[in-house]
Amino acid sequence: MKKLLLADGNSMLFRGYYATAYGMRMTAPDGTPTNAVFAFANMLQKAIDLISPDSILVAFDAGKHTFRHDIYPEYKGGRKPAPDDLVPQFKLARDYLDAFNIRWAEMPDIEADDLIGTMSDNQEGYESIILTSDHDLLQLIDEDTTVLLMKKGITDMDEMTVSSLKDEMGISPIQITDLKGLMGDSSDNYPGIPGVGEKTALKLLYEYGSVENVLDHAAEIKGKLGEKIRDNKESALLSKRLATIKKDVSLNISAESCAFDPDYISLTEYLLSLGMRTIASKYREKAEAQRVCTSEAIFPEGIIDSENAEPMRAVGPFCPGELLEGDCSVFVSCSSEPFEFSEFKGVAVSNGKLSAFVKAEDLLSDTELISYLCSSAHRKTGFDIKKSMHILKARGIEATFKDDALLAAFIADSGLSSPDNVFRSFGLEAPSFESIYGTSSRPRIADEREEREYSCLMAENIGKLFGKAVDKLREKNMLELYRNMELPLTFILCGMEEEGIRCKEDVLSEIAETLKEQVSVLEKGIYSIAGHEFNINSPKQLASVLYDEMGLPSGKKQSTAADVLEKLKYISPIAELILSYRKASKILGTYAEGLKKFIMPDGKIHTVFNQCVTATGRLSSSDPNLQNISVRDEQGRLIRKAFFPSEGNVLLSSDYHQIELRMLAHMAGEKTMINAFKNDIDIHTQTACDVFGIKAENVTQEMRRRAKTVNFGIVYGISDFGLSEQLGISRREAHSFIESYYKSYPGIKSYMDSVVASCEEKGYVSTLCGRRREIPEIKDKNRNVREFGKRAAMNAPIQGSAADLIKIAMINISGKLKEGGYRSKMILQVHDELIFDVPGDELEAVEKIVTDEMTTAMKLDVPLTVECSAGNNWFEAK
DNA sequence: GTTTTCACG
DNA sequence: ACGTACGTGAAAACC
Repeated sequence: MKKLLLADGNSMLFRGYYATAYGMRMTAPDGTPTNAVFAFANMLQKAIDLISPDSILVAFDAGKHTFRHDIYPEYKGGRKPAPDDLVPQFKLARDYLDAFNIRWAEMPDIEADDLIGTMSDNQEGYESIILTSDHDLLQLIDEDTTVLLMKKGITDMDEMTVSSLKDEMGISPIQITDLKGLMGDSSDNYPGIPGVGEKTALKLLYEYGSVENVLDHAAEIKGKLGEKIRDNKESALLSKRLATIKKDVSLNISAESCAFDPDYISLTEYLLSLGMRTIASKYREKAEAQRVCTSEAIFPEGIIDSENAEPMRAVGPFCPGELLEGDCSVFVSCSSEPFEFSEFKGVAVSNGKLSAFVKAEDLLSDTELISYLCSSAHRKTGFDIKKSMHILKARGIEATFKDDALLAAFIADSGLSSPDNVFRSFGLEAPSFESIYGTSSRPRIADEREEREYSCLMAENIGKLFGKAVDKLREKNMLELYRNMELPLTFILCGMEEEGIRCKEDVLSEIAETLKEQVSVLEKGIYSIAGHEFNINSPKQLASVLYDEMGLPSGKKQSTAADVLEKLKYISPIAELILSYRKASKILGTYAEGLKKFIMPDGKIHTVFNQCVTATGRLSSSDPNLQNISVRDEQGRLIRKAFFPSEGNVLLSSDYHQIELRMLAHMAGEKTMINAFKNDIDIHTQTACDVFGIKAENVTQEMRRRAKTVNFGIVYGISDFGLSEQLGISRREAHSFIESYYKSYPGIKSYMDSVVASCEEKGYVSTLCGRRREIPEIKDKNRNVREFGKRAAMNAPIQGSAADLIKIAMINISGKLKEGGYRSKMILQVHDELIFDVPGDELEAVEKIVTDEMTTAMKLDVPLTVECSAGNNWFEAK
């Protein structure tokens, strides 16, 4: 069971104040007294050390008129006001908690006791520990609730349970209210029964059990005591009511949302600002450790119902200065079309209480906002920060961000289809950019107010989204993945995109000319066989020509896909022509011509590496996609000659060898396969030996090819049908291949079975770094969908862990290059391959760094090998 | 906007 | 009886 610490803020401050007021005079540099906060901090830390809570909520009293005043106007009457030098410390204590990132709560006209009572009673899966000096709260004790009762001093506390209460006072928790009903409470100013103090009250309770029973038997109680009781029945019942803590305040705080996630950095800074050097130094080590990887910038919580609290939205062209003093979420407003800088509308900033929007045309005049955006002293949470940094950079603003709400949300749930739906799937209403500004083809004029409201709302949403995403990440144990892998990687990718890769247009044009000729020759050939002209690019027209007009055999579906044509080429030469035509026109359209559009004025192509697309954890590349530049096709491969290094540099390419198979061998713990890798044996030949039961020297090329296909198939979550299609063999044969594969590698079989079983149970699979892929399909009622789910479950951990691996390598390489002051730049990633732009004199050193970091990025049971190659263009570097 | 095809890992 | 390898993005056709 998790532990929820509920601290009674007011009681702690009063106790802290009186325990230290006479002994020490402590003040902050500005003269504000701090003794109570000092004591408060010590008490809280002591409690934290004592019980190691999972969640913490500190409750404060707020407002003067509680429901108890309604039933008893004199409630807490005649109380002396809080001492002058305590009053300012109520605020300091809240600031202290904010700095610590501990949640606190107060509600108008509700006492802290009732907040605590409600919290302690309604948290499934949590036991509550209440920190207070107020004996009243002992009534909340039960099997799931204990009270840490502060004794004399500030760090002396007793853990009270049902049995220790019985031992010390001889009563049960619920009798605390009866006790108070009988004896009253002088500090809260209600009487109970006059003349009855603790001793008498306990004696009565010991005999009668409750106030009601005492009153029922009042007649039999003799003497002056009996008389007093009989005269003050009403008072006793009222006092009991006043002492009874409510457990049903309408309070919408979950224990999860109070998860204890200390921010030692800001805590230390805050303590120093109060001049509490000694306590601050106690946290120094923890703060240093956190400085490397911390990243939360959640809104200050603690205002009850902060979700529905409407922040103020500033008007006027510039950002108010008070917003630029702390942490903010930042919305860089821009159309979703990539690199349409002209669609940049402005920047909105919000801290959850106040928001502001500065239009693009005013931005450069708002120097305070600009220096805020560029300062690394403040935590700024953005949404798609890589894009935001590009947009601002294009305007000369080198903005810094500490967090990315989109990235956090996506990592928390990679099932999120597109960035547009992210807010909605986290329960936030967010209008689309297009609904305000229209599309580029149908623009819409947004008035200033509309623009401001929208942008501020988005900034506010970004803050909320990030908070929710972090909660989810924490719950799934994925905070580290986000902080230490994905977030650092964003900045690296940002640099890679900005750097870009040089591309020569004339090389592309040359290739295009050759291809155009080929295409037109092939067209003519196809038309002459078909007997007429038609659009070969139209699968519909093509199918009609092939199957209806020419009568070629087809399956039920008249497919014109390559694998089908591959079979038809033995029947009609048109199939081969079509395949050649398709190949040539693909290279022409997508690469030779298509890439030209992306060459920018600097002579480079700047691809976008998307971190929030794939279900497995891989990157994807777009605008243009540089991860699918032809390489298998000899002619297509020439496209790579257009990609050049910088002046005087070479392109260095470094790729992992059979990374997914190695990952599979490691994750499955398959001994035979691991040994093959350890001994550097050709894995496909080895597989052929194992599957066909022969010696290595007897393995033919064809057998090796088949074994290789099976190995790939295994990684994809093999099916006999798929394998038979791929190898052009019968399903029977394919089936027996798979059988003997599993027999040879029982570790693989049992691993795959266990992955599927665990996915069926949990609904998701995980990579080595804890990245998750939810696979709801695995429980689908449709068998095909379910089978797909199983294959995805088998593939995702392998593909995803390989993605984890190269991401780690990228981070480490980037660090080494920076550290060593190298001019070399990492510029591309192609799943198992990294491309660098390297000055000739750095080649040797960088090749070593890259190889070392790639091979040691993870410690696996199989060795990792990489192959490096350098050249004057991408074609040569391969 | 969706479908088909094909480029990559 | 059915329809199947895993993960992407771009171009073109088609509706």
